[in-house]
Amino acid sequence: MPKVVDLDQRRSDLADAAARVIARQGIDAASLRTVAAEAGWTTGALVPYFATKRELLAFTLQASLDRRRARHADRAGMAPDDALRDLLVGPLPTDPDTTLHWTVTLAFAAQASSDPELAAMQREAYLQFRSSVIELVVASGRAEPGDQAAVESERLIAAVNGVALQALFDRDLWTDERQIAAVDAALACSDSSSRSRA
Amino acid sequence: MPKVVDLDQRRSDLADAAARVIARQGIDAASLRTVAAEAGWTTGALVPYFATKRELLAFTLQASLDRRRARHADRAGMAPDDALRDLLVGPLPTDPDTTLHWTVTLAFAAQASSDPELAAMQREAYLQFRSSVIELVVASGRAEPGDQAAVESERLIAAVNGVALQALFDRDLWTDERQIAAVDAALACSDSSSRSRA
Amino acid sequence: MPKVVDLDQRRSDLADAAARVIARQGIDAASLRTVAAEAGWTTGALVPYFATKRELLAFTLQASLDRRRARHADRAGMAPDDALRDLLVGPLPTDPDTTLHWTVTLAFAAQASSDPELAAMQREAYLQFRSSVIELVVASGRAEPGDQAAVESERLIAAVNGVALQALFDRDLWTDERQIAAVDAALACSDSSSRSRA
Amino acid sequence: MPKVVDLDQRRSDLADAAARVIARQGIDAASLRTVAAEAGWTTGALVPYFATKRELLAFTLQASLDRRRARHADRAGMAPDDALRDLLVGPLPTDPDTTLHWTVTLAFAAQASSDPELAAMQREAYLQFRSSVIELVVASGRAEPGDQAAVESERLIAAVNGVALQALFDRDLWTDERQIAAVDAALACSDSSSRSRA
DNA sequence: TATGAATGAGCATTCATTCAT
DNA sequence: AATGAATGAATGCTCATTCAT
Repeated sequence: MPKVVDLDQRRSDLADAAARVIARQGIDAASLRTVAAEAGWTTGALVPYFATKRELLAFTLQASLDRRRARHADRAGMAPDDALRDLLVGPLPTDPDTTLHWTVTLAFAAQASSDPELAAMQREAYLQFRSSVIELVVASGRAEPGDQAAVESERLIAAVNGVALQALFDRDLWTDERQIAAVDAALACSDSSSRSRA
Repeated sequence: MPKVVDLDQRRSDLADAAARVIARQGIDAASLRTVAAEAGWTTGALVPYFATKRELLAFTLQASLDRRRARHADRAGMAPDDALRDLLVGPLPTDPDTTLHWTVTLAFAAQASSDPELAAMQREAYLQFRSSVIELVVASGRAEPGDQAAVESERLIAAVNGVALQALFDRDLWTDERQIAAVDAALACSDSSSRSRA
Repeated sequence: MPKVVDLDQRRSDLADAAARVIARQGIDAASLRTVAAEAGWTTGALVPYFATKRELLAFTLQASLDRRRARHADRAGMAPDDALRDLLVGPLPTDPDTTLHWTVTLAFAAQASSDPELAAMQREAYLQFRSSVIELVVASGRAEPGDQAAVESERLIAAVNGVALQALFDRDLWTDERQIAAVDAALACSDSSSRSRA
Repeated sequence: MPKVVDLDQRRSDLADAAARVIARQGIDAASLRTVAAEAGWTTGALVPYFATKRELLAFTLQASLDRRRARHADRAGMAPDDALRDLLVGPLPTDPDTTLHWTVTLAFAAQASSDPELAAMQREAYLQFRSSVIELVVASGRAEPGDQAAVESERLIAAVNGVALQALFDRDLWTDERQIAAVDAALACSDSSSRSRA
């Protein structure tokens, strides 16, 4: 009887190990040897799960994106305003988990400029996130459905991404509070402008 | 007498070649061989100008940051509001030049998470840019000097960076107009909130 | 199960290959590529056994020193005088094996002037050899224990080393017989001086 | 009128510079760049004097051998016994000058194992030195002309070389006094054996 | 399934050498 | 005569990948 190995579980473990290595030492240090060692394996053991390094890295990015989504999926019972704020503030790099996500995202974003496959993954994840935001922007009455809601959502997402990007480089300047304040300021904007008009 | 070579000119040429390679094929492809070939030289020819690869990359980043600054330095006679808009909208990746800058910036940002020297360069450039923005935010009456102006400026920069980041991955969605619209929306925010109170 | 490889055996094989290359073409020619090829391998195959070139060279020297010691270790049942002569005459470069040893030793001696680790290994080996000689010098009644025996031993070792050094460069002049005669002459010296007084 | 440059003087200067670099950092560090810099020149300036690196190194060895000879050439008025002792004790590595000579000699000896030209130079120098020693060994009545004197001289030279070799590696153990004592012991040997028979 | 030995291409870097100036 | 820019081959080393076990 062959040993039963959960392929997906194993892949996730390896992707987690890769993410840890990337966050700790940069994507250049993420050699197969290093990642395998981080996961408690040897190089060759990766092969059944990922045929090439590219596959491992692509899966790692996808796992990071999926995890970000999963972490804040449960907003069913919340008021639209609270849900929107939760959706935008949640991913900020304020704890080790989210910081890991952003570091990994950034590493892959750099790769993506010259790798259409990674770029497509990023784009896809962005569009999903964007439609969630649009939905809540509409539901909370911040903008009319259609282009207005899209622009408004893009502005909000840009604020989140911009803050997160800066925060990665200067945690001293960008305390948790300041990050959240910046996103709240962006939110307040549509409060006072769009909605006051309503 | 040996051939006379303009050291700084040559360095700039090489940094430009490096930037082109990075933008086209990613920072991993920016080996000394590739960069030298892109510049029309052989590997060893780089040595008199950059002793190590690190030096070449650091210079390339610095050159990209400097160029961004230089490109929009002449706002002496403009009204503060126009100058601010120019300062924020100018760097958006709407043409090959600015796109190159952002691609390079992103590549280095990823490296910077594991390279303190590069991180310091990024941080320094950010702080300079931030103080320019603060100055104009104050001059245009969008915020009081001090923390309020700082937060407001950070919000605006975050908007620019966030938009630029997304635009790199989806030039179809993020047309020039849409990028500018998003930044204008962020600007409109302090128009309608802070200034309407005045 | 991976292929089972005897680490020490493989290391010895590689050190032997290195010694052969050094003896044939000089230590400068002993690149990883050359040594690997001499051993019938490719460059990267050395890595599991020697992480760096330094390690390979240090091991090669040590192996050569160890082999010299091992070759003449069995003098248990001999008279002190015979054992001493055996100990001193044995290492002379009179056959391919000992010539190889001396060529390697010389190559490393030159490196050692700018490499403290190699110098320490040489010194250590010398001190061990010296204490063996001292023991037999005393046992054979050629000198009193203490400084007198030390000086006498050093004189004998110097004779051996000096002869070996010259012999490496002029095998025509330094036939096996002449090498042995020179060492015997040095031995005769303490026979006739110190011992005749007894 | 072209600048008058003394070719031989320039070559000697460069060989001295090479010797200093070799003694200080080992022969591997003696690149053309380093040697030129040590002499206060640039790489290309060596070319008119030495077409290749090999030439420079060969000349450096020859210069070191010549200097050793020159340093102790003036023994015209001395008693044969004193002259012999002077000839043997003089080259011992007891001061910076002679230590430099030995370090260089050793470096080249290692190269010589795989370089017939260098080996020939060493052999030639040895034979010259040997004939000087033989002459004085005979003149001082330590041995009959012919094979006996040759063997006796070889024994003495071997003592000197052996002591010098060891002394290079352990200057703590091999003080000036101990080096001289060892050579004197070798000399005493022919005093007490050969000559007492006379 | 998992190992880790082995391959061979690729890297940054060093350097002897050439040569226009 | 002298410079030092440029070449291009070599080096030590890393690493994704393959594969016998």
